[in-house]
Order: sequence, then structure tokens, then C-alpha cells
Amino acid sequence: MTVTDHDHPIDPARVAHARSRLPSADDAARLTGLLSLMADPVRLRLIYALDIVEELCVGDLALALNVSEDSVSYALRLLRTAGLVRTRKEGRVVFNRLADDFPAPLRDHCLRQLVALTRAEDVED
Amino acid sequence: MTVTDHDHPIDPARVAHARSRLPSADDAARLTGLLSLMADPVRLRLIYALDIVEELCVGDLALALNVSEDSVSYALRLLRTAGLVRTRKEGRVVFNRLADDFPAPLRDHCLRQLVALTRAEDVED
DNA sequence: CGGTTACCCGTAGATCCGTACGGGTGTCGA
DNA sequence: TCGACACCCGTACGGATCTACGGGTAACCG
Repeated sequence: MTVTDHDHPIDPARVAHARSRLPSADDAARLTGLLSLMADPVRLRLIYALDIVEELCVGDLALALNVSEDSVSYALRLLRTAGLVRTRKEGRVVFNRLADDFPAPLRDHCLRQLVALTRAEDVED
Repeated sequence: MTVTDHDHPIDPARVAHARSRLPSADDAARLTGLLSLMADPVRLRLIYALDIVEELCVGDLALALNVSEDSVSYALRLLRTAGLVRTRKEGRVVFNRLADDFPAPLRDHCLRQLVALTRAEDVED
């Protein structure tokens, strides 16, 4: 059995209420796909850097984040594939910036708010 | 070589600017740890459900999310370990709710905003 | 009290993910 | 035109992560 082991919910009203408002599995998948892309130190800081300075090439990103170019290149590959980052080629240098349609809520709420949150969390055990 | 292949940045000013504002690798790790916990369809919907109805037991959660109890139990284990969910035992039923210190920004901005975002995104290819 | 319910834990197997490495393409300078 | 540079891609490997399963423990029900 994979879905339920009991078919007499303890609080049917709440179950129904939750069910009716819950995002579909499909929407959830789309959303977690996005979140997964931010749930990585390199990508998070990369996006954060681009949010600050508009545009950076791979080598400079590696310097700014203090990680390997490989790491940056791989991160950019994923973000580009997901349509979150755009590239502009100038000579032999490739500049990267956040896509025009980079989800604004993701940027405003998730990125900035949460980074700020983490900063404030010095009062920890 | 693992960190850089060139040591003459193309745009030193921007690199410096980004570097100075970037969250530390440590903060980033903490933050991505949190985001990872939400970057899973079961956990995201589970948290979303608890955000709506306050309190649910494992069996009812499985019903609401339409996933196995195992899945729910595992998700709850991780969230409990991370201190994001609290349990209350009443008889043989265990009720789960979001922890009092569940990061408010995570809840307000990330959870609600992003779910709303996904809902609005019907205008896709 | 013995059986059933509701749930938890530990473990093993499959799967996904990030990193490192080798090699390739296009561009610029001499 | 030749070499160096900036970057990209495909692949292989190690580690993390999710799922599924078997067993265990309280609590209620007769």
C-alpha cells in the first residue's frame, strides 16, 4: 500500500480544507524546481552577486565567489538552461546577467529577505 | 588549480563590490540548508498545509497530500530535526504544527508569495 | 490482557547532484 | 597565421538524498 493505511481521517474537516487550498503536485514540482536552483551555496551567491552588480564574466564570478571556474560554469549552465540567466558575448568574454523575466518575487522576497534574515541570525546557540 | 585560472579580473571594481556585499560561504550554507528543506514537493506542500490548518496528524497529512505515510513521516523527521516542526501527542495520535520560531520571512515571503507566483503562471509556453 | 491502531526508527537500494578532468571552439594579439 | 586566453561541453566518480521495507513501541478497544 502506498497512499494510505487508514481511511477514516481523524479530522476530516481540516484535511478537506488543506486539500482544497494546496497547490497541485504539478505546481509544487515546478516551484521546488525553482527553489532547488537557489538551494545551493554557489548558485545562491552567484545570483546574489548578479543581483548586485548587474553583469559579470565567468572568471570574475569565480574570483568574487572564491570558487573554481568549473563550479561557476556549471552553475551558470543550470541557471541558463532554466532561463534564469542571460549571456552576452563581447569578444572572447562572456558576460552574465539575470534574465529579464527572472521571477521578481524570487528576487525580492526569497533572495534579499532571506539573506538579510541569515545576517540577523547571530543570536544562535 | 581549484580557485582561479586568471588573476587579472576584467572588471575589478565590480568584483570588489560584489565581494564586499556577498554573504559569507557560511551564511550561504545555512541559508541553502533551509531552502533545501523547502525544495521538495512533499515538504513544501506539507509546510503549506500546516500553514493553513495549524495542526495535523501524520495519517491526515498523508491523505491531504495524497502521498504515503512513509513519505510524510520521513519529511516530518527532517523538519523536526531542523526544528521547523513541533509535535504534540494526544493519546496515540501525534499532531504536527509549525514551530513557534519557524522563520517568518520564509513563511511569508517564500512560501506564500511563491505559491501565489506559481498559480499566476498559467501564461507559459 | 491480547489485538489493533497510529506512529516511529534504522537500514538498504536506487537515484540525483555537484565536482573534477580532459578536450574542444572561437577570439584576440603579435 | 600561431599561440594564448576565456569559456563551453561531455563524462566519470563520490557523496548526498529519497523511497521502501521490516521491525518496534505506546495507547485504545474489546
